[in-house]
Amino acid sequence: MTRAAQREATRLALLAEGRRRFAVDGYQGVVLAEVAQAIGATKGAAYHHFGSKLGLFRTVVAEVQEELGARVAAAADAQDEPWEQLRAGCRTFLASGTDPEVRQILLEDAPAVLGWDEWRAMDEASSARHLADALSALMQAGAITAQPVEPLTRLLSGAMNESALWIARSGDGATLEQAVSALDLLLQGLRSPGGRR
Amino acid sequence: MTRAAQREATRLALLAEGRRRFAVDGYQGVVLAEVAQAIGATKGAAYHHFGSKLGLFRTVVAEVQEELGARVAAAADAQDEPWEQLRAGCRTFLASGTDPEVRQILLEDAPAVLGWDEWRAMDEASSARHLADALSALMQAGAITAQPVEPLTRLLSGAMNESALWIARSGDGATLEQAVSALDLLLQGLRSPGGRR
DNA sequence: CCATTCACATACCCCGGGTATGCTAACATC
DNA sequence: GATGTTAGCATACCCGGGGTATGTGAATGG
Repeated sequence: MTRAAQREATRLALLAEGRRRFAVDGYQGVVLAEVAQAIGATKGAAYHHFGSKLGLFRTVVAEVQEELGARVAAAADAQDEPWEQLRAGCRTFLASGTDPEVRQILLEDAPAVLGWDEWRAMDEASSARHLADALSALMQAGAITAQPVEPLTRLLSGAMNESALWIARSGDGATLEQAVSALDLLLQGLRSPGGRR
Repeated sequence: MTRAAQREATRLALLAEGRRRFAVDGYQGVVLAEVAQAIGATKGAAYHHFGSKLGLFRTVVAEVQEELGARVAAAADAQDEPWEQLRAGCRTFLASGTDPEVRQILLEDAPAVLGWDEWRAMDEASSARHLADALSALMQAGAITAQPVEPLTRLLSGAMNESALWIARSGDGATLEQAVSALDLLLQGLRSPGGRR
């Protein structure tokens, strides 16, 4: 195997194993040497590729974050109406809290480990961006009351992050429906008085 | 000084110093030996009183949590109408994110350090409880649509936690008003069609 | 075919949470 | 008021694990 290919293989293996362990054991519970050993390498490889434990975690977070954003966007795009796109995206996000990777890595550890600022920047680059876009589109269309997008985005983003954790915890399927319908009510408050729909 | 008094004095000094440092340096940044040294004691005292670093943090969290809950409840009680009580409580909570102790200890570290389950239990015992009570009262009065209280509570609790961090970060005073008015809109969605007000 | 570099492995440092044990002054008991 | 006892720490130590400095051998390139 060529050297560049070997490098990439090791990198991907570390990433995959790290992702698995971060999801199961949480950031603090993961020990770098074991991650490396599990793929037949040592700490040296990990530090060579990612610089630090936090560096590996950061990369894992970006990966999971991006995948989640794509899933949410796909669910939204499957709908025609902007309002239904927003609802579908929210539902998908709420449901994905049951995914251990999303739950542990994104919702539990990421904000505290990366710090709120960096976490928010990464979140904005993926899922929160779709939310802000959807809200902007609805305002543009006159469907919801015109207002600053950012505070509203943060309110809804926080609401869904927390709810996703709540849903995931009580593995019940009914909780998802309850959260969705409660969120629906809240969203009704945004509807502009003269708006269509 | 009597022994019991000395014990309590040391305990309170550790608590106060720990609280100060947790707020400034974050949980990971605090080293227990330094906390003890700052009050003229050693690690031994800290472990004698709190059992572990996490034990001290847990106690600090409970303290800050309780104070915040009291502040929110006081702001709510200053209002007459149930709806205004809810709004006043929410506003006070959002504004208190600028308090470094609330921000760093409660909003950033507590969920990740204590784990979501324990954090939620503590949150429910203080601030989230007031929120749930206010919502229940409004439903009872027919002011908002009857529905399960818990999912709604978690949505709003999460929304406000996240927004409080957002407000605290961009120290701007205008952001608080933006968040409050956005939250107001969302709450409008809860109003029962036939309800008073 | 030789020099270089790159992708790691190995060995080591050291901070900091946790623990086991020692010490002393306060309390109880007679 | 002497004496055992305990409670409230201090001291000394352990050790896991993140980080680093250095070694090494195999692929690259000239």
